[in-house]
Formats: sequence, C-alpha cells, structure tokens
Amino acid sequence: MAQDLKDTLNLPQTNFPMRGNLVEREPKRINHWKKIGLYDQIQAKNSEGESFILHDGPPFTNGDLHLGHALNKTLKDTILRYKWMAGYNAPYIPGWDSHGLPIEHKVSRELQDSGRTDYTPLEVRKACAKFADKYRLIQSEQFERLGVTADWANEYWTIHPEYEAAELETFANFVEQGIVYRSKKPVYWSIPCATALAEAEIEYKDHTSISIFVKLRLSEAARTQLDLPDEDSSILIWTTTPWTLPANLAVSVHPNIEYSAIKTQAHGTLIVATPLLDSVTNECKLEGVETVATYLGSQLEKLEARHPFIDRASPILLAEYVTTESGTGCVHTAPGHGLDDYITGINNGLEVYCPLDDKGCYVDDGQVPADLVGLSVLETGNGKPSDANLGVLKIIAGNGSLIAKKKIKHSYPHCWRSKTPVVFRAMDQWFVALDKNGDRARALESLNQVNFIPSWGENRIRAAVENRPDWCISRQRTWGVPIPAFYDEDGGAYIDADVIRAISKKVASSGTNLWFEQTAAEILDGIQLPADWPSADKLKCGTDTLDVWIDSGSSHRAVLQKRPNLKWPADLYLEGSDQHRGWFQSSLWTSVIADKAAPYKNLLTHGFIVKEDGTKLSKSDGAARPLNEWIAGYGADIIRLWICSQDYRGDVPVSDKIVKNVANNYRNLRNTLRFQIGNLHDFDVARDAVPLDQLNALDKWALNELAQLVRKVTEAYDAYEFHRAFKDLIDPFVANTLSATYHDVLKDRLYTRSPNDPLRRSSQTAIHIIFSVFTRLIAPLVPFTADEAWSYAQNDSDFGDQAIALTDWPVVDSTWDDAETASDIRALRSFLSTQLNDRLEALRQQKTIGQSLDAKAIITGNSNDAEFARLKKYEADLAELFILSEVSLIESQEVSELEIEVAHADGVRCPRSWRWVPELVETERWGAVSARCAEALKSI
RNA sequence: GGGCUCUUAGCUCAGUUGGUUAGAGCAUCGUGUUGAUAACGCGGGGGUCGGUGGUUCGAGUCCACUAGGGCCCA
Repeated sequence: MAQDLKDTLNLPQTNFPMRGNLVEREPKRINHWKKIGLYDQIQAKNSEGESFILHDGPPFTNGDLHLGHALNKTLKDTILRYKWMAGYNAPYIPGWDSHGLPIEHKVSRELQDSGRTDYTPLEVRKACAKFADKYRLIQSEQFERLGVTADWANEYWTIHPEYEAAELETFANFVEQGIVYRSKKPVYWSIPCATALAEAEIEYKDHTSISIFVKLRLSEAARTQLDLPDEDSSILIWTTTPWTLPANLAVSVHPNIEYSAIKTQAHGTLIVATPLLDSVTNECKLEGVETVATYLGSQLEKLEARHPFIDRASPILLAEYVTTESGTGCVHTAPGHGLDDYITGINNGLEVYCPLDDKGCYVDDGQVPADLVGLSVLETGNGKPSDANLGVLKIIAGNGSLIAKKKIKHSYPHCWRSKTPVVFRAMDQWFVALDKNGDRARALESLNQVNFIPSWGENRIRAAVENRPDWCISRQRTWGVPIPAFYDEDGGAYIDADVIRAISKKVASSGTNLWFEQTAAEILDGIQLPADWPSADKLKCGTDTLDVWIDSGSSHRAVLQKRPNLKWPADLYLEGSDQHRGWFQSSLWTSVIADKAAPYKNLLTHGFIVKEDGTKLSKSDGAARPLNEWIAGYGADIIRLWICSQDYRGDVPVSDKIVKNVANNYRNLRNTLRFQIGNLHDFDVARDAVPLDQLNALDKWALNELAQLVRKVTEAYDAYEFHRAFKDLIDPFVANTLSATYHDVLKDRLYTRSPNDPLRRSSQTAIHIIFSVFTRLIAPLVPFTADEAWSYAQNDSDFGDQAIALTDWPVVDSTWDDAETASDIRALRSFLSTQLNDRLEALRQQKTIGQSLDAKAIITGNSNDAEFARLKKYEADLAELFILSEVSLIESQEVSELEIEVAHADGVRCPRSWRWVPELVETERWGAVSARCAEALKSI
C-alpha cells in the first residue's frame, strides 16, 4: 500500500541523467553543434550587434595540447560565449603559428637520423610544413574537443601565402621608413657546418681549454690618474679562449667591486679584484705581493689599457655582469665574440670587431698580426689546442704579457651536428631601429590608451619596451619567411620597399618557397629595380629569414586589417604573462611602426599552470600530461569549470585533487539542474504559470535572490572574473540558496500537493524562471552541460530545438525584486539555522527524531520583540519553511527573550506526506492520510 | 643579480575606504534520510591571515625588512 501511495506523489520526472558521463556524451554534442552550424548561426544572429574582436594569439603547432593551452583557449571561449549571448557581433578567427626553430630542429633531426645529409633548404621547408600541418590538425581537433567554438574554416596561419605576403608588406613598410639597417652581432657558429646555430642546437659538453692570465699595460695617463708610479703597471685579465685576444677591445670591471693594485716581483704592478687577490696570487705564483692602492671599479672607468700585442687602446669599462667567482674580476672584452661583450661594446660605442672568416680563420685586416693570419680557431680533436690558440700563446709568451697558463676542464657549447666546440662570432645581421623615428616613444605613449587586466601588466610591458635594444630581425634559419634582401658578389646588400612589395605579390600566390626555388633574376623578373642596383643577374638571394616574432607580431595587419568581418585595433588580446615580452610586444612594435598605434584596446594576461605546491610543472609530472588525457579522465566541462574557478591572474595550480574538488561542485550543480527539470515535467508556462505578483513569499524570495545573482554574475563576466562568477556566486547559490534551502523546502509542496495546487504552481513558476535564467548564466562556463540541460528542459532528450548558445543573456525582470519579502525569508531561514537546527540535531542524536518532519517547535516570545513579530507574520508558513510538522507561537509578556523548545511532533504520521498531524482521515482507495493529502488525492 | 607578481582553513577562493568571536564551497568526521538515492539534509572539527619589526586606541587590510613560489630578463 505504501508503494501505491508513493505513486500518488508528483515526484520529479526526467531523463536528464544524474551522472554526467561527459567523456562519452560531449563528443556527440560537438557533432550536433557542427551539424546545426552553431558558430554560423551565432554569427548570423548577432550580425547587427555591437562589434567585439578578440584576436587569437596563435599557438605554435609542434605537439599535443597541454593544460596551458586549455587555460588560454577556455578563457577566450568563455568570454566569447558570454559576448555572443549578450548580442555582440564577435567573430572568432583562430590562428596558428608554425615557422621557427622548434619545428625546423625536430625535422632536421629526423632527416639526419634517416641518414640524410644532402637535403636542401627547400626539402627541409616542405618537411617542416608537413610537420606543422599535422599538428595544426591535431591541435584544432583537441581544441574542439574542449568545446572551443570558432570559425575553424577561416583560421589564419602564419605560413599561408597570403599571410606571408602581408608580413612582407609590413616589412616593406619598415624598410620604407628607413629604420632597417645592417650591423654585426655575435652568434654561435659551427665551423665544420659553416652555419649559425641557435641555443637549441647546442649541446654542452666537458671540454679542456687553456686558461690564461694576461696583463694589459696601462697608459701613462691612466697611471697618473691612479697614482701608480711603476711604469710596468697593468690590469690583469683571465680568459679560457686565447684565440679571442686579437679581438679584445676593452676590459670590463664591476663598478661596485673593490680592486687592488699590487706590486709583484716579476710582473710589475697588477690590478686585480680584491676578493680574488689570494686565488690570483696562488694561480699566477706571484711573489713578494704588496698592495699599493685600492680603487672602486667605478674609479677605473674609461681609463686606458693597451692591447697586449696590437697597437691599440683597450679601455676599462663598467659592466654589471662581472663577478668575482673566478679569474681576476677584470674581464677580457671582445664585442665580436660574446653576447655580454657585445652589449658592453654597444653601450660604449665600440666596434663589433670579429677578424674571423666563415672557416674560422683569422683574416688579414691590417690589425691581426701577420703571424696569426690564416690560422684556424677550430680544434681538431685529441685535446690538441687550435693553431690560433698556439699562435696567440706564442706571441704573449714572447712579449711577457702572459703571466700564467693552465688547462681547465669546463662545460662548453658544442655543435649538435659536428660535435665540435662552437665559437661565438659576430656576423652581419638585419636590425630595426626603434628610436630613429621615435617609435619607442610612440610605443610607450600608445600604451596609455590600453586597458590592462590586471593593471600591473602595463608596468611589465613598459619595462620591456623601454629596455629592449634595437630589434635584431634576421635569423640564419631555413624555416621562416625569407628576408627579401639581395647581395652582389662583394657581399653588398640591397633592400628596397617597392621591390619587397612586388615580391610580396608573387608570394601571395605561390608562397615564400619561391625564394628557395628561383634565382634572384627569376624572382626579380618583371620587377622594376631601383636605379642604384646592379642588374638582377648580378644578384643573389640572401639566405636569412625573419625573426618569427615578426610572423606572429604581424597578425593584426595580416588578419585584422585584411578580413572584412574583423577590425583593427582589436578589442582584446588575451595570452599568458610571458607574452608581455613576446607577442604583446612584437605586435605592439609592428603596429606602432606601421600604423602608429597599439593593435589592442584591452590586454588581458593569465598566469602559468603550476603544481599544487606552487612550483613549476616539469614534463615528468603527472599533471603535465596532455590535455586529451585530462579530458578523457574528467570531461571537458570539468576541465573548463576548473579553469574558470581559478584566479588566472596569478599562477594556476593543478592536481587531480584540485580537479576532483571541482568535479564535486559540478555534481552538485548538475543534480540541481536535474531536480529543476524533473519538477517541471508537468508544468506548461502558458497554462500553469502564476502571475508573479501572486507568488508565494518563498518563491518571491527565490526570484529576488536570482535577480541579485544575475546582476553580480553579469558584473563578474564583464570584468572577466570567472572565478568570482563561479566560486563566489554560482557555487554558493547552488549549494545554499537552491539545494539546502529552496529545493529542500519545496519538496513537500511539489510532491504532496495536488498537481494544480496554486502553491505548487507558484513554485513551479519560480523554478521555471530560475532554471531558464540560471542555465544561461552557467552556459559560458559549462557549455556542454548547460546545452544538455536546456535540451532536456525542452523535450526531455539529448538534443532540443534550440541550442542554449543561441539564447540571449538573461536580464533581470524588475518584478523579481522584492527586498522586503526576501529580507523576511532570509531572516526566518537564518533563525532556523542559528536557533533551531542545533536543537533539532540534539534530538536526532538522542534518536528522538529522524527527519526534521518528526519534530515540532514551540516558540514563546514577547509581541514587542521584532523577531517574534516576524515569526508571527509568517506563522502559517513556518512549519513548511522550517520543514517541521508543527510550529506554535505563544505570546507572553513575561519573557524578554525568545524561548525555544523543540520536541517530537504530536499526533500521527501521515504515510503519504510524512508530516505529523492530529489525526488521519480515511480515503476510499488509499487508506488513512492527512486531511491535506486526502484533499490532494481527490484530483489524482 | 634585475623587472613584474603571488603567499588567508587539507584544496580552491571571498574578505569594501584598517574596527565586534576572519567567511564560502569542496574535502574530513559524526549523523539523518532512502520520495533529487553513486543524490539530498543537519551538526562538528579545522586558519590568527608566509615570517619579523613598525605605524595606530585598533591591521589579514598601511609601511619596512625577510622567506618561499611564478613569469620575463641578465
């Protein structure tokens, strides 16, 4: 019979599954979205809306996606889904970046491993393109699996001919402005391979070098300045690369380190960093050492020393990178042979001097001693010093400037191909001058127009813009956009804006491979050459490619400015904080130089994924597993919800524990939706809805709470603070407002009342509104689940007629606001939790009651008491609101404070509603039930 | 070494212009329910706010120093 009675209840009915089973279900929804052309439908719906352009920073296509990609793309997708629902015309063109060393390196390795050594640049490029394409497809599939909705058919790609052409046009613009110049800069150079190497192509191995202490005689003026009477006064340097001595142009000292002038028996007076005195004395076996003076490094600035064997000055300069870890604290500086040296040289106007040819042999430039000309710096192996090293040693030993020498074993860079030690060697490079036309000042100025989220992003990019030297844009690489420069037999370079534009037109149809397929004459065929150029048949194509930051940094010109449905500048760029120095900056420069303004109005940055303990993720960490494994474990919605529950402005910690935590919140969320859908199964708005002003107080309260939620959540979305939207607002709303309060109270009403009972319909009206609004509020965060719930609410099956992404963002209906009722209900519920629940819990522990309906409350109070008055006002609703069987209020002038008593309810328990009532009434079919149930049963 | 930045319960986050016993969700422990049931309710325990020192009648909330993370440079 009990079973029969249960059948008379209006229990929730829905097919919406309690368990998400996202891993299986989500891919079906993706297919559904594709089938209905969701992205296109969204664009069509909003075509007249206000424009909002989020410009996608292109990921590099060289591997599977990881959580970092998911963080970035989820934030973008969440923003766009919100904007789309809010009616913005916001096309989303995803991008891909593919030129560059990581791919070229991997592909070259593969070619070598297959035993090939004779491959041509063109072959490498084709293999790179194939490799890049493979991962472009893999990545786009993985992004789609994450739920990223975009115009995949019209993606942009840095290796597309039209993109390359636009990039070359941008470069032509630079050239036209006269800011592209040629200058030397040191690069790693492999002598056997006759090629420049990138950091990634270098292997550090132990190597035995000859370390030498060499003295550089001070000029007379310097001695006078330092008050050193000894004519044989020198500054002492230490180096492990004797062969770089011919290129020595300076000695660097640290401005804040103390230096000592020491008198020695055999080598005159020497200047050495004071902290290194002991070790130098020891290493050089100096005798009779006596300190005659001390100076601060800064006092030595600009004083002149003389090169040990070439007749020229070697001034003493200041450099912050000088340390006292080894050597003498006085650093041999050859701007053509080291990056630090180079910077010191540039800062002090020194030449970037490098008297080595491509084969690593000294050239005859009138400065290199005749004995050295032609000697090679390459070491032939077996630990034998190079000819150049021996030659230099011979000279300095001969003229007395060599104080000591010793073999040392240390880690030294080697070529990954030839396995020989590499040399650092200055080569001609192309640069873009950043100050010549005032572009740096303009860039800094343009940042004033940009809104930074978070605000400190501005300081970061500003510092980067202020401090970066002129932009070296040439790379000695194959897999990139070629620098359209030509060279004559003597190495003279020719570059011209109009020529580049003409080449760009050819590139637009055939891609930059033409640079590697054709001769200069063929490329220049049909192009008008400037008057001062040699004829095309006398020219050769350069082999340098453009820095890949020019590639992605040109995207605003190649994409935003070229596509009719986009606009420049973008409303938003959104990338990781490393891009302050990367894409944000390269884009800023190209934009400021070519278009005189920043390419973005808003700049949003997020942090990096780290381990739960806050330290960086390494490849071997489980949390570093590929994105598709995470999704296979949890489903995209959980991963997305996890991302959106994090404050992305700082580091974003991840672990299975953290994601599981979110999965728990998700479960609560999902079941709440299920409860609502299930309780609306017999509700037809047109037929059953109750006018809002006639809603029951509790329902009014619920709508009032909803109104506040919509306002706050919308604010949070507008500020891109999704973690607030979720954790501060949505999650507590689900757990507290709905699950623990509203839904819990409503069960009795919804289940036991007659289906058409006005109170039941009142609540269904409210639930209907709440569901409709709430599901839309979470749609950008959990697009799969929201769409699924939306479908089940429509037709109780997986796919409904309308995708939730095509609905409008909810706005507050002012009739939901009812502050007074809401504040009453809130106070009453608070009374329950602070005054009654612990008492009820005590009864439960004593086994006096089980569920709260087994209990009653008796509250005695003074009618002057505000709280008691409020209870009195809602007397008829209290039992329901507290989920008790009975609440009696007793007025008494005797009491000053409320007196509260809870006890087991009186009477008999209604087998249908489980409420305790004074007596049951007999029904024909269902036996004895409470009077209210008997009434409800009449309509069953 | 430099620039920017982060540090509140086991986890993720809130904490307005400095002001009563520092909040939430999840987790945990106990418990009720078996009509949201691999679901839901109720109750309990758990932080003194990275550390130190200041300013103040009073600081998680302002200042200085310091420790430990992160990104980017060197």
